Amino acid sequence: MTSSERDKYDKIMDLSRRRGIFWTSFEIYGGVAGFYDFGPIGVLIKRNIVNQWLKYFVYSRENIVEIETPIINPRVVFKASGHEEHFTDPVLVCNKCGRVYRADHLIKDLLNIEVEGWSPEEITKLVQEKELKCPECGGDFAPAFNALLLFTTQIGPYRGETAYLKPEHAQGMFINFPHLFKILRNTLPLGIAQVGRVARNEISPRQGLLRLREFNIMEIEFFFDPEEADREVSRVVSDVEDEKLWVLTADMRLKNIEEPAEFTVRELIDRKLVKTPWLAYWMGIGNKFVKSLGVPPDKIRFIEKLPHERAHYSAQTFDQEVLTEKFGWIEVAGYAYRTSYDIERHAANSNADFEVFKKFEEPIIVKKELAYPNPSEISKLVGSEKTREVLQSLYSRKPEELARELSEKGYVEVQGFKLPANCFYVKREEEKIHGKKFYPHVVEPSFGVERLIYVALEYAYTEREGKIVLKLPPQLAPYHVAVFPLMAGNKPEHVKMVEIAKSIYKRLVARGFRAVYDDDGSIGRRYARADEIGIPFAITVDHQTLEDNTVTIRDRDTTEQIRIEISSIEKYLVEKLGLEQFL
RNA sequence: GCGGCGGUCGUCUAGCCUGGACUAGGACGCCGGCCCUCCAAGCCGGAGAUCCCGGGUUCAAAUCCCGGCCGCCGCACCA
Repeated sequence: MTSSERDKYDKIMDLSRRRGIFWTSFEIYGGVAGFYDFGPIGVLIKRNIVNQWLKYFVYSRENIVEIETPIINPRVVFKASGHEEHFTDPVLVCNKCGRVYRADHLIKDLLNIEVEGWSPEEITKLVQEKELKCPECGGDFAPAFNALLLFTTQIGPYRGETAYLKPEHAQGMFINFPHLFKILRNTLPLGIAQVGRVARNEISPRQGLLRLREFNIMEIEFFFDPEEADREVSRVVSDVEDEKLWVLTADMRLKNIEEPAEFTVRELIDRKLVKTPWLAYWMGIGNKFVKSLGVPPDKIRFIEKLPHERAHYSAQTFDQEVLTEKFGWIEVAGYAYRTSYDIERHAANSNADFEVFKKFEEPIIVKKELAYPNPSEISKLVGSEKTREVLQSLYSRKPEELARELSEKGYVEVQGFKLPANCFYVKREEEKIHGKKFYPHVVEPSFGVERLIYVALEYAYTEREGKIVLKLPPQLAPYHVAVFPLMAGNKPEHVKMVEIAKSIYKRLVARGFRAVYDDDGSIGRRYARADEIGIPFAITVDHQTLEDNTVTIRDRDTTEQIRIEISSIEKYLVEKLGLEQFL
């Protein structure tokens, strides 16, 4: 098989191993599925992708802050979030044939006993007591266990508290919302970002970097007031309102339409295709961000999840997908409208106050009627021995409610007695209401870093005359520039070239450029090595340099060279690398 | 997890069916040296593989058998 016939995926995996981008972890012990090590070049590319994301999603937005929270979380967090409930299947495995059963389903079918919520130990005990065998082969069952996609650990070295490794960052932001809301002086909207590692104990990880057991997520939980969303979005939407996205909505899917249509962010909002305009806003930012990684716009699409495909917390979800050669369309991000689901859950499970106070422009004046029991009249009507009981029952109800019943029916019914108006003191008053409390809603854009690395590599991968050229966007390249002496021999002019090249290299590094120096092998070989890892520019010190202080700068993508003064190298690079511009 | 296919220097591969001369061969890459005025040049030398791991059959296993691990494909799973 020649190199051009092997598929791009294999070639990228080869390149990645060979040049130190990434490779299977624990290789010397045979490897473990779902884990990858990142090498010297890989960590640089990865960091650049993260930095690019921070630029687009955090640093250039108002009211978005970044935090870091632990990977190890006490169990209560994922109880409150619903993960434990939705992520745990008690499983029975047959020792003889290896078949796997959902324990609760099997026991319900065979013994008609409901064991939902039982611990694995209790299930195991029941299986032993009832001598339950595998219905397929009659074999014995191994002890039951919970098939969790959450990794389990303990806090404390022995007899510790059960804990989980987080499978997403979201809970870290939700938990911290009350605190951060105060730190940021009670302002909505408020976006909380987090970048870092998460872990999911996938049943069967595959497909290289696409399905990992430990990986990095870049996520924002964006808290906002649903009633103010239109107004607040209109203040910032100019950044993205004309951004064109390819979108396939759930409605279109239900009509068996398979091809997405092009919408601007503005159209998604105006045509109410999104349940909150913030969803469209972040999708617009996300579209720009993924394009900046080198993916053409027509290779990016947003697919709305159908109701039954959505997670339990989501009112509307779009997946952002990128077309790859190897795997077809792959999900690189999800945009979920989580409403107030999560913070209401945490509010219910803790004593923290997640509600936000919203002041009205003008206080609202509410006219109220209040009815208070008149004990002496009630006593006359119900008799002295019943008075106490009736009064207690009336005091447990709100005065407003009593007034309402009284005005609607003409009496208040309690313990079989119908109490007329004269049994109550009725009071009319005006109340000024200055505002209200509410749970903010949340929109969550969430990106998988490793998937983006794969996508960026696939779009960057090209070959020229049988050699690999990684055409990464300059901002993702592991190095900005390589510096070479044309010759590195022992002749005096060669020694001089090495000296000048090294000084240029040192100066560039000192000025904050990521640069490499290389004098090993022929000049052509060094260009080829630089091309392979996507270094956009190569500076060569040659004989002419010794005469007039100029060097050549070679462009990775065209191999064309121009000659410039040593003193103007920095200016040239800043301009060509696009380092002065943001978005 | 189930089924199918696969795993030999860093990479690609020869050998496996038909066990023995395999001390596992080659190419590319890598390392050292020489030589070189710009795109993987040339010459000389070198390192690099307990043939994925474990067990079995055999006088003898890279080669045959069993189990495991890892990968690819399909199914299932994917809050």
